[in-house]
Amino acid sequence: MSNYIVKKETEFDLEQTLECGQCFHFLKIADEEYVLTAYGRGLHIKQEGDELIFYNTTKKDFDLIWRHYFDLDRDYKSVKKRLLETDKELEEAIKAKWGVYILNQSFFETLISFIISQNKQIPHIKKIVWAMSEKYGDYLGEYAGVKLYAFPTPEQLRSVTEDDLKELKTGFRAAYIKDAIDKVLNLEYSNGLSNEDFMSFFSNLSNKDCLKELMKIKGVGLKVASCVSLFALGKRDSFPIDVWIKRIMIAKYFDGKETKIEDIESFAKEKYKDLGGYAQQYLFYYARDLAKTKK
DNA sequence: GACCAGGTCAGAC
DNA sequence: GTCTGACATGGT
Repeated sequence: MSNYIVKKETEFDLEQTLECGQCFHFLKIADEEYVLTAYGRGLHIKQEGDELIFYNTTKKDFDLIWRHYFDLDRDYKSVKKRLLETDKELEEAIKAKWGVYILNQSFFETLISFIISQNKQIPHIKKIVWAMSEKYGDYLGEYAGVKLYAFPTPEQLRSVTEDDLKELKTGFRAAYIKDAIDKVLNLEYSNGLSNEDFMSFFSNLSNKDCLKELMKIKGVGLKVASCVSLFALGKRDSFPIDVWIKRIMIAKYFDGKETKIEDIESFAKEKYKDLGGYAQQYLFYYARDLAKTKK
């Protein structure tokens, strides 16, 4: 199979998009070169100059999976322009993290990944997601010499126990993950367990109703639900607030004074409206980098 | 060896 | 309704 090459979208950066904290199932091979999995497929991809190289990929697979996964059809120039028009404060963050696209990830993987994410650092989340895939997911073959495994489907996790999950070092989250698997397997509104099934249900709901539905799962609070809603369900007005976002929002807009999550949330909703998710991601990535360079 | 991490829950006021 | 401590485990 040959490689499929797309002329790079001028607003897109592979490394920033993958490393910004929205996804966990990838491995860096070299600068701007990665292997990753999504939707039960593996991918070896590299950004080189103004080109994106999809190794051993057909045009059909690109059109079917990756074009959508990387959100390549969206006009990020106008997203950023509109954000800057409403809020000059975002200028530094957007300038630093200009190449971030919000991926369209699959529902189940995103749900479980962000349940795992609570009170954990990103490197450890990645390890657990990787281990869970290796143990329960389909083997996809070698990509750039790396053995890749798909994130398991709900079916593949059907009979997994809490103890099994604890072996993956999920700690107190094991019970939460178990509940998420059970609830997803028994979704009364879904016709099946494919990503399309989940999407067709959630796409008819407002972000608010999505959050309400997701928070029925034990261990899924407002933050995790907001991440699933933003990163998998296409609700780009979702504004997840974690410790980093809370910190930078308080510093930028609340005069450094301790502020409740709900107040930050309504402030963001008012300010960013339908673009909350983008603003959040630029801010999150920027805030973390800032903290790193200070040390 | 503290202290913190893309939080959430249950129990105490 | 709001506040607080507990929760497993690994990074820094």
